[in-house]
Amino acid sequence: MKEIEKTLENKNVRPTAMRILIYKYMAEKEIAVALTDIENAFAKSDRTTLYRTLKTFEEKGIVHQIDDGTSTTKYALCEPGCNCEIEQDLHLHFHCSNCNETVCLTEHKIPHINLPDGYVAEDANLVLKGICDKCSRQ
Amino acid sequence: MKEIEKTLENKNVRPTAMRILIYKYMAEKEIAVALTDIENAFAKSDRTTLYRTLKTFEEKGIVHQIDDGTSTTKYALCEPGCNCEIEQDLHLHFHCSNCNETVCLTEHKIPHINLPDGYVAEDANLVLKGICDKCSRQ
DNA sequence: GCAATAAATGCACTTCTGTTGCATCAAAAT
DNA sequence: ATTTTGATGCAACAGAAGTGCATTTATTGC
Repeated sequence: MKEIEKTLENKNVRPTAMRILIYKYMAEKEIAVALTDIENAFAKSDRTTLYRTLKTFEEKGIVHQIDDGTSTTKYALCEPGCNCEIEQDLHLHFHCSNCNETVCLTEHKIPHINLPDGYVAEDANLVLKGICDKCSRQ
Repeated sequence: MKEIEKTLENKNVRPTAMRILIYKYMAEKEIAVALTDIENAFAKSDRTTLYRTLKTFEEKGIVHQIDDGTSTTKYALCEPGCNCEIEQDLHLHFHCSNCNETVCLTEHKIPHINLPDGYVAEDANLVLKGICDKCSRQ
């Protein structure tokens, strides 16, 4: 628990009880989580607080947002080396259409794409959809 | 106009007045459009009709949905050779953060990605964000 | 042409996610 | 201890997506 506190403090985020809980929850889950997931996990939680907590976490580079094509924004903890506050860490994401879970494939970077003249890419989002690890083995 | 009628009939969609108008609108615009765009373009239009029209168009392979990361679904006419009803036509999309427009880069296919063991990809979505053609020239 | 049937449209309403304003509470600084 | 700042909770709103049902329009069989 003390570790989480330190992590938050290092990122200039005050380690309040709720924030520690949220961080812990996300660290335990290995998949990307939606705001609603966290809301359901904690009986005594307010959507606004969670929303703003995640926003702060994102601004301070603790989590990154994932748009996996389901109409709900997901969040995942950044890896130790990730510096997506400065420049996008362009790894890809995988969304399983069976279990509906989204995971970061941090090892898989988005390949470079040659664009037509005049187009300047600043950011990229690549989501693969299909059957994940867990589901395909069953 | 007769051409549009034929196109719709070929795809097994009854060419009603509204449907022809929507098709025409999408053909003239070269960018992907949101339901709201169409709604604003026609004073006398009902969102539900547009919604269901686009749904039918999509099912019949006339348009394809685009998730460009803005929280609104966009639609674009399929190219003549596109058969995304059967298998995804995996071209990429570009979203301009300046003019806020989304275009299909139909010539640019999504490169093959090697996934970890157990993962089976069935579909992919790649959106590049940045400054488009038009905006970068100004 | 006319009745029967099927498809398309329009209205009202609901749900879900994301978001903001404001009051309150807790913590940090002076 | 008081002031100031930041965090939290409630209420309410906005936008997009989606559903149910009644009505209109088109198509089919007779």
